[in-house]
Amino acid sequence: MSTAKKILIADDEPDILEIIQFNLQQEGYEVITAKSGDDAIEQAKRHLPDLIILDVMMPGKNGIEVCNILRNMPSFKKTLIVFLTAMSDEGTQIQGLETGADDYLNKPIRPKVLVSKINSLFRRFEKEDNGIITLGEIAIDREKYLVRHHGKDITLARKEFELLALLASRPGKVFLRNEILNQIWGTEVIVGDRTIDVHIRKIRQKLNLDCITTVKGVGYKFEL
Amino acid sequence: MSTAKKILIADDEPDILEIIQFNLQQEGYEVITAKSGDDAIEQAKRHLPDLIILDVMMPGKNGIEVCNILRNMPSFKKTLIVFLTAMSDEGTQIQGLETGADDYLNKPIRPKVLVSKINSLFRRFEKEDNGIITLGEIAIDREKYLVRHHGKDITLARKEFELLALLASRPGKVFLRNEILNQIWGTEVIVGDRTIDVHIRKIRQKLNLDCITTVKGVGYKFEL
DNA sequence: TGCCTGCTTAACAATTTGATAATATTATAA
DNA sequence: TTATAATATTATCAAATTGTTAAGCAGGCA
Repeated sequence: MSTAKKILIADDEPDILEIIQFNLQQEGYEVITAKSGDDAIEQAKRHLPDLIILDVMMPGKNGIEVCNILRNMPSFKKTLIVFLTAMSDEGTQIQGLETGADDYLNKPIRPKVLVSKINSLFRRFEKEDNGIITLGEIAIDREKYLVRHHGKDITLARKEFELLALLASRPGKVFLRNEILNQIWGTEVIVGDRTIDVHIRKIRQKLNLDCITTVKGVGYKFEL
Repeated sequence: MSTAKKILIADDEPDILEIIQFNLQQEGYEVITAKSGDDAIEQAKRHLPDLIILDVMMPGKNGIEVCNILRNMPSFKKTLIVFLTAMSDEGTQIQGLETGADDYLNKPIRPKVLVSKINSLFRRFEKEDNGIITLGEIAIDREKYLVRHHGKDITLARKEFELLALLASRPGKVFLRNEILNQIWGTEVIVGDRTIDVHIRKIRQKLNLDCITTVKGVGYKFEL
């Protein structure tokens, strides 16, 4: 059961489509493409992507029009929308943001920039909503220090909570044991090998749910 | 609804100013803009806005300085102040909370998030209209320094009252011990480790009600 | 001054947490 | 299949954190 984020790209230039698609797939995203504005709306409705990249200049409906249409549908109120624009036109930027776009990408596209911008948008998005991460029946509220599962509040100890929050911050991503140690214990502190396991166990026990998967020889990942 | 709420926005980037202005005006707010820290202070004095959005990074006086200056003027003791920060620097967040900001907005700005955050800030403070916070059977009157529980008036000492009022201002939110120290004692004063505990105990005792929860290793939160 | 009140602190008790050791279990490659 | 490495489980203990109580101290006030 993969939790990879879905990204829809709409552009009429096949080359650009391919470049973006390739780079995002490398990052582990699931990519859907569309060749026109109407196609984009079609695909969006079908796949309900997490993020949509819209070229502003497209035959038929342009990106801004597509954005307007989508934003008026309840399913896409919270979807991240990013515009692709030529460097030149400044005016469009503002117009686009007014329409409810979340960010811009300028042509020509630099793959590294593209990828890091997309990644950071997702990161921000996850933190938002008042710091609540919601995944299926589980909600992790950083501010209230609370994990809710099926409407029931579950109290985790500090380390347990931090560990769960870390894993849940990127569902599907495998966290290496070292990575976990650095993030939660810091580089100074050194703890034994079995420490992580024990915390993982406690989380599993308290949540009473198999949402943390062991990847033997590598680490752990969170997924529903 | 008598008159529209006034919001002052200070940022040196015209684009951002315009985006925010547009979105807030759409929501029916009256918007004033300022292009620098000094300008912000100027406009604030003239228009006495209900809420001020300050970019942290500005030429001349930065947002934190402006906040400090305003907070020291009686007219702006109760004004809502929100910082705009680049998502990178976490350190500034903490510094900002110490200065007396009411919330944060992260760049890049997502208009929907901006608007809903502003709305919810106003909602939160309308609840404490007349300076009274009401939560279930508990009413906290900021002006009279009075707490009423089940119709009975309870007298809390100043520090106890401030502590309760702080926690109750955001039910459910966990306040870190440091956060509490900064909000109630300020950054200058340093008090011992057990001071907070003792006050918490007295509140619990006087209210005779389990509404303050300890989150070990983290802080305290208020909930019914 | 002497009393009261509120705030802080010290000292100790109570509690919770997190790390580890010891052991069992599982997955994987030979 | 078996040997082996990696992880799961469990119990235990030290350390960290908080709760409680009482005492000290400063300021306000009659």
